This record gives sequence, structure tokens and C-alpha cells, in this order.
Amino acid sequence: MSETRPESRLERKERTRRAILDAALELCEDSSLVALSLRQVAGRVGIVPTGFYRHFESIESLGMALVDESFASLRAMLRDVRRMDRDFSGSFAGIVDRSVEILVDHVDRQRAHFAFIARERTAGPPVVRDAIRHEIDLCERELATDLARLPGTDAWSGEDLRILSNLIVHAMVSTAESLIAAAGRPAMEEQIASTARTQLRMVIIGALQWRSSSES
Amino acid sequence: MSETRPESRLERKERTRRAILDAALELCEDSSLVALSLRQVAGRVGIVPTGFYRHFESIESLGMALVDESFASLRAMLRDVRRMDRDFSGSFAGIVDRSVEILVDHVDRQRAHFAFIARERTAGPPVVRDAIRHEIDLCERELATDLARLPGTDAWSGEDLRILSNLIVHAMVSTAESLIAAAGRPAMEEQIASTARTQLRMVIIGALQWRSSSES
DNA sequence: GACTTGGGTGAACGTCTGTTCACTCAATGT
DNA sequence: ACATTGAGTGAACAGACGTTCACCCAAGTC
Repeated sequence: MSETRPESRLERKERTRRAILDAALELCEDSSLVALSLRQVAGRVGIVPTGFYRHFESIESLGMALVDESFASLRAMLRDVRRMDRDFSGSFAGIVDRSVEILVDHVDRQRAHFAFIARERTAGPPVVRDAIRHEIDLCERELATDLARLPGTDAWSGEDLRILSNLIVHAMVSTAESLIAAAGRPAMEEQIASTARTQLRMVIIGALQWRSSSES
Repeated sequence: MSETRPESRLERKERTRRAILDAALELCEDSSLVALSLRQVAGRVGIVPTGFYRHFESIESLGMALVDESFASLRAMLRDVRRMDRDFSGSFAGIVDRSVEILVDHVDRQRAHFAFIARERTAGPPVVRDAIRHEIDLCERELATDLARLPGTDAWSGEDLRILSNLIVHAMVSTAESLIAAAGRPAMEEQIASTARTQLRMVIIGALQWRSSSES
């Protein structure tokens, strides 16, 4: 047996906090934050309802913490995509394939976080909704600057970039939602991934073609 | 004053039923069906809680009725698009512009219905979620057969059509969500509409180009 | 005109909710 | 060794919840 070193106070607090976050994530999986009760969470964690207040002042602020955490997952994914991006530079097809692969992988491993974002984006408490909307907005902007760095995209105006990023981000959000609904059935996941690849290719080709065919 | 003809029994029942549906639609606007209580609805309608059961057996079945109603709105929109479609046949640009115009118009006039679909699609009770998912699926299929009828699309395979429809439908869902968030600010709405037009053009051009460039 | 039907009532139930307060007691700082 | 701190406790509250039941009384039927 391992030496059971007496847990430090901060460690214990952090452990309970984590347990609360995890419990909340699971409990609202088939409803929403707005339907989540403090007592349910406390009950599942195994603390008394009042104990909840030692960590969060309300369910809403718990929600904001979950937004932070979920977008940490999402940003980890984007980092992976960008790292790959630098190596691959050149082939659009290669970038698309790898990006979708990374998306599938991350959604699979952080299913709860991505599901949380997808759900609360439209159904969460107003504060949470706005926070998520804002984060996704940032992602669009970052994608725009990434796209601008790719070769062969010089013809795109700032507005074109914004529009294209918006389209791509929302297509990826939809793909993530489908992956979540597929709930780990591998055949269905591969089908969704394949669809996403084709869609990204169509979009990129269309964007390139569209600009060069509507230029002043 | 108008002659106040004594209301028929069926009329009265239908009026209350409508009041319940409207109240529910408003009340869950900034949360979700899963956070809606029978007593809230009854309270707003002005009937006693038990009266609710004369019309629906649960909040969930109320939700299913709202799904029906909301998709009636959505299908009315699709009818408008198809009617226009027949006249316009030929110019892709014309079809795109008119379609987006119709979308903006319908979302504006049936805001509550479209918001309901957008929200409960990801956050509603499982039965409701599935019903909405299924309806959107049908829309994709219908769009696929519509696209197949357009000139210049003969090269697309059934799979291409499915993928393209999926992309277009989800882009339109995202557009509708943005329009709802814009909440009637006309400048912002026009910006969103313009973005949607460009995206649709990019997608269509990309799809045409992609198929002809990857054919065996 | 008498009989039936059914939308709406109002009291009552047991359960769950968020929040308050005074408390314990082990890990910490001195 | 002693005093302080703070995560977790447990009782208690007022209010909201879904659901039950017996009831009322106007519209509809015969």
C-alpha cells in the first residue's frame, strides 16, 4: 500500500473543488446548468449542501468556472492544430485531414467539456451564454489571423477572412455537436469526420475561387 | 363595442391552450424547457396549476407541442424559399440572395419559434432533443433533393449532396442563431445577412469546383 | 327543462429548493 | 504548546415544486 501522507489543507480543498466541477459536469449532461441544483451537486460530491458555498457563491459562478475549464480544453486543441500547422505548411488537404483528426480526438477525450460548451452556448444562464459567445468570437479572430499566414491567401480581404473564419468555426461547432451525439460509436464518428473533411475542402476551395472570381 | 358572442367551449379551450404555449415560449426564452415549471406557466396564463393538466400531461409533452409548432414555422419558411426557387431558376446568386432575405424575414417574425429550436436542440429534454434532431435531418434530406434539381449539379453524387446539404443547413442554423442574438438591431442583422450570403456563395462555388476537380 | 360533460378551482400532501446560522475539529502559524 | 483558521456539519427556515382529490358551474346534449 502507498504511504498515505496526511493531505494538506490546500490539496483537500482543491480535491473537493474538482469533485464539484466534475459532478456538475456530469449532472447537467442531460439537461442544462439552469436546471442544476446546488443540492444535487453537493449530494453527488458527498458533502452537505452548505459546504458548496466554501467553493462557489452560486451555481452561476460554478458555471463560469466550467466555462474557463472547458475553453482551456478547447484551446489545448487549437494549440495542437497550430503546432501541426507549422510543420505541414503547404498542402491544404494535409492541414484539413490533420485538423479534423485532432478535433475528433479532443472531442472524444474531453467529451464533457465540449458538450458543456455546445449546450450552454444556447441554453445557459445569460452570463454564461455571453461568456461562451465571446470566447468563440475570439477563436474566429484567431483563426482569421492563422488563415492569413497560409500561402496563397493574399487576395483575401479582412472581411473575407472574417466571413470565412465564421463559416469554418461554425462548421466545426456543428461537427463537434454531431460527434457528441454519436457518443463514441466509432463507425458513426468516422462518417462524421469524413463529412467534415469534405466540407472543409469545399469551403476552402470555394473561398479561394470566389475571391479570384469576384475581384475588382 | 363589438357584440360579445358567448364563447364556444372548443374556442375557449383552444384559447387557453394557445395562452399556455405562448407563456411557455416566453418563459423559457432565457433558460430552457428543462428549467420551466408547470406552476410558472399556469401562473402567467392566469389559471390554477391543476388547470394545466386539462391541456397537457406534462411539461415535456408541452415541449413536443412546441416542437410541432416551431417546425410549422420553419416549414412555412422553406415553402417560401421553394416557391421563389421555381421562378428564379438559373442564377445561383439570385437564389442565395432571396433565400437569405426570406430567412431573415422569418426569423424576425417568428423569433420565439426559431429561438426555441436553437435552444432545445442541444438543451431540451432528451425526447425533445431527438425530435428536433430528426426534423433537421429531414430538412437536410429535402434540401438535397432540391439541390439535385438545380441545373449544373449533375456531377454531384448522392454523398456529395448529403454533405453539402448538411453544411448549408448548419450554416443557416448558425445564421439564425446570430440573428436571434442580434435581437432586432437592424444594422447588425444586415451585417449577418451579408455574411450569410457570402458564405453560401463560397460554399456553392466550392462544391461545384471541388467535384469537378476530384472526379475519377 | 333536466342531465351530462369538462375547463377551471382551491385545499392539501410530501418533496425539493436556496440560504441562515451556530457548530466541530484537524491542519496550520506562532 | 497554544491560538487561529477554515472546510465540512446539521438543524432549521420559508418558499416553490408536481400531483391528488373533491368540487363548481356554464356550455352542450337530449
